[in-house]
Amino acid sequence: MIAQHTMIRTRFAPSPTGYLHIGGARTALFSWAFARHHAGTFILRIEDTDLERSTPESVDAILQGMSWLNLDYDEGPFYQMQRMPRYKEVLAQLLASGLAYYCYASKEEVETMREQQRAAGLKPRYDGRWRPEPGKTLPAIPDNVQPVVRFKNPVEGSVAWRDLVKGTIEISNAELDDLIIARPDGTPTYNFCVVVDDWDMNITHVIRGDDHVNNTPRQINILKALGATLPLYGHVPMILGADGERLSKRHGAVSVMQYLEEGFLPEALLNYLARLGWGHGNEEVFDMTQFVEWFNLEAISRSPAKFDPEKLLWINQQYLKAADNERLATLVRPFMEQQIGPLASTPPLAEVVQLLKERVGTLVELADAAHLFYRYIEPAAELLEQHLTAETVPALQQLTAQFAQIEWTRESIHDAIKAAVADSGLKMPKIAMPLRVIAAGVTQTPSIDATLALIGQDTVVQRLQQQLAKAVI
RNA sequence: GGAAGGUUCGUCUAGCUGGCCUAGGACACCACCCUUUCACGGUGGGUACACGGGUUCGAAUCCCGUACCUUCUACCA
Repeated sequence: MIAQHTMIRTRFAPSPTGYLHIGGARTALFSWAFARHHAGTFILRIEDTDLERSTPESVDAILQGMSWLNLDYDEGPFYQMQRMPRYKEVLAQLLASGLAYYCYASKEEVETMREQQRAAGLKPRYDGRWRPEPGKTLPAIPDNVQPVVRFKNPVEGSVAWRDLVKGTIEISNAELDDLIIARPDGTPTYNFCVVVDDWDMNITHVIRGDDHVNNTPRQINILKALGATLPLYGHVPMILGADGERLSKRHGAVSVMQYLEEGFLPEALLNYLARLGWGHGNEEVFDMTQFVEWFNLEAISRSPAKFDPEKLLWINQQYLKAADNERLATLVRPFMEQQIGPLASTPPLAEVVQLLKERVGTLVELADAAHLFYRYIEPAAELLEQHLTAETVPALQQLTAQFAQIEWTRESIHDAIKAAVADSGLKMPKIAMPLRVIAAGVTQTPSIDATLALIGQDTVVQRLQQQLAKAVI
């Protein structure tokens, strides 16, 4: 139990080396939900100390992703590059107190050392050649070598913590070596920045991917050396692709924003992500308010989950069906206009959406299905040939005459078609299919009366007259 | 190679303080129903406790071993 008087503070700390991906988004979601559940504070921190790979574009992409998903943060974004003076201050402190030391071994030297260890079947680790010990003589400091700074990790014992997701984890200090906390140019490395940040920002719960499990004992050791209060840790398993390997570009969409482009609703993605590796009884479809209420770290699965695009699609469909027509119209419009240009004002897009939203899985599909209401799809010759026959054309001609006269509502269209069916003695599909083909250009539409009603009386009658006149029987 | 974690239907999972489990739900799949096409919806169906030992009257649930999976093993984060 967490003492309730302690204000809970969590953070999401991505490195800006690309878009916000699915795995990161889920970690962010869990961290966010935990903070919200406890009425705590959620912090966004950009870990941009890798100058080689960090880009401003990636920062924007991450911010955009968070915003689209509605994962709001209370503090930040903080940028590690802006906290350099603070890191250097702590670094100097560690150096001065003998808890860290300079290492003059070159990159190449360390690499050959590791090679030898590997060849000998040993675990590759820094051998401590520059680590000061009482009574030990250090090598002569070479000229022209800028040293790195290494943390003096404890040699004996082990580090253990009660992981909020995985239970107690214990790692022997023998597994850890003296990690580099500052590069030759003086810039601090990841594990050090994280420690200083989590400490300074009073993070109470570190919720992150379980690829960080092995960093945790190192960070705990540094935190202890600094005399800091330790946060609690919870490591959530990775998301795997269908083939069981870590989710990557090969598996299709991994960028959160790509789901926006593919016509997914943010709440659907969130719902899916929440269910991936976490469950609350048999609940499948729930909103974020509900999720926040239910969320707990203990229920997170300890094993990695595979990403299933099919189920995401299904959830998206559930949200589409339930979504407000006007909102959906606003969301789907750009998809349509990108394809067919500005939309006419009739039929009202919201009404078209109302008719179609239960039949599609994404906004892209919705847009595709809605196109026929705004531009004529010329029926293919084979379709006309197939559906305009000696037995159907007379009935259709009569129906067209009816259509020209009736009040243009779904009900009266329905009645007129029913009458045509009765008069001609034909089966309903014999009438309905040619109507679809002529009026919509396709064989798959919602119920024919509703479809015709939205296409409009003049348009429908005109198309019928035109095609029936051309029909060769 | 070493370390850490994991292993319930094809997938996500419920269950894991042992008996209510001849293992539940959802996606996907198949069949049927509905039907004005395609969908939606409804009903039904098949498929899972990795393997081997133990503890116990009784194990998916506890213990041990084996196999397999994932992650980490950077002057990346």
